[in-house]
Amino acid sequence: MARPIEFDRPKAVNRALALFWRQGYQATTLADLLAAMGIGRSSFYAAFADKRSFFIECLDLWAARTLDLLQRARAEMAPLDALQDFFERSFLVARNARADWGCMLVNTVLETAGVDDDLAARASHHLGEMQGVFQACLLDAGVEPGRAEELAAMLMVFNEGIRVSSRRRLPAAQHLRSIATAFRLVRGTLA
Amino acid sequence: MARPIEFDRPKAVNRALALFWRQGYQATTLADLLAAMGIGRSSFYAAFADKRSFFIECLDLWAARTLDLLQRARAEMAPLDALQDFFERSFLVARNARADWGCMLVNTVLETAGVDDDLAARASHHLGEMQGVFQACLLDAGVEPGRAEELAAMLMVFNEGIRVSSRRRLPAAQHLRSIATAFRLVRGTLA
DNA sequence: GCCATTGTGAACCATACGGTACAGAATTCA
DNA sequence: TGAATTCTGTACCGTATGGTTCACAATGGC
Repeated sequence: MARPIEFDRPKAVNRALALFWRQGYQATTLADLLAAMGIGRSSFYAAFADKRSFFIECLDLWAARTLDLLQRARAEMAPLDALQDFFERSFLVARNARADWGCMLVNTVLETAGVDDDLAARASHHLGEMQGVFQACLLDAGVEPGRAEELAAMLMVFNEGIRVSSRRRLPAAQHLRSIATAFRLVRGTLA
Repeated sequence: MARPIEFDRPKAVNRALALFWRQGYQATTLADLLAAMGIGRSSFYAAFADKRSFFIECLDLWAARTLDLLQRARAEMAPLDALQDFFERSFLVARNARADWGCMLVNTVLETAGVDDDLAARASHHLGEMQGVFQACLLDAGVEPGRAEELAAMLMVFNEGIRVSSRRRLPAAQHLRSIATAFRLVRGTLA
């Protein structure tokens, strides 16, 4: 009694997410989204509330995936290696255009702070969760709690910087060297 | 034979710059600018080419001022202290709303990368100049050239991170602690 | 006092945006 | 086959944007 052909929701969301990630919220027009998702306006508004809520859905999805990536690394290797691997991963994947897209959370904080503070706060909250995992990794590595919190905060700042840096289209080797430098310093103080 | 009353150009530019700094390029509408500058549309287009060129003028001005601030600190105190002071300054100035605005160069890179690559490249270029001064400070401090370049790059990443972090409305003490942590590590390797 | 010159306010324009309405197409069930 | 139902393409709407035009007002020279 219905029309069973629906568009592939997850795939469409993924394509839209990529656009939001690369171009940001404001610069991504609804027409851009529809073209990328391969659907019409009415299908979009039948499936989602509006552009802003849809962006939030993409943002949360991005955060969940990134957090999962980090947790998986944490489960698979030594704590500090997992952290460094997390930093390096975007640049090591060679044919990955996403290396130029930075971090959707960082992008969102900077784009919406002072304009749409609720969005900025939401992205900031996700960054806080990531920082929590950083801290957990350091605890795993045997760092004492107070120092772990301090280093985690510092590493989050460094992470934010890496994600900015990655949008500057500088040679990947430069980023990798900065990551190596930073982790050499961190490991040095823990030895 | 003319009408000598003109608006105060530098003051108007300053007010516009503050808007661009806080809200970014896209989110700052021409009406916003005119209201802040206290002038009408025709006066604006008589004095400036268009919104985008005007933004570039503000961006370059911001970069020049920031570079000047950094150079002044470099001339007034020990090289590493000057660097740390540069990082801390935005947060130490208490009643300074601008602490929440981050760095206009970083903001611009993230807002325009993938959308207006010329703007992003221009902002990135200014960041490169700042990194050059970082490097000069390290050389002043007696760090050997290769290591100075490496540390300067790392500090620029950290600087970018601080500017992101500062837009998250976290307590200032948290930022200051991260800065202190980072510089403790850097000074540690130089000792 | 009158005219030329120049800066300014306000109306105007084309475009593009997010969002809605509606008619029509495609499918299922009888 | 045909009616009922549900999804989708398209036209449409109000609004807001960046940018232009133009008439008016304020000055200085005569």
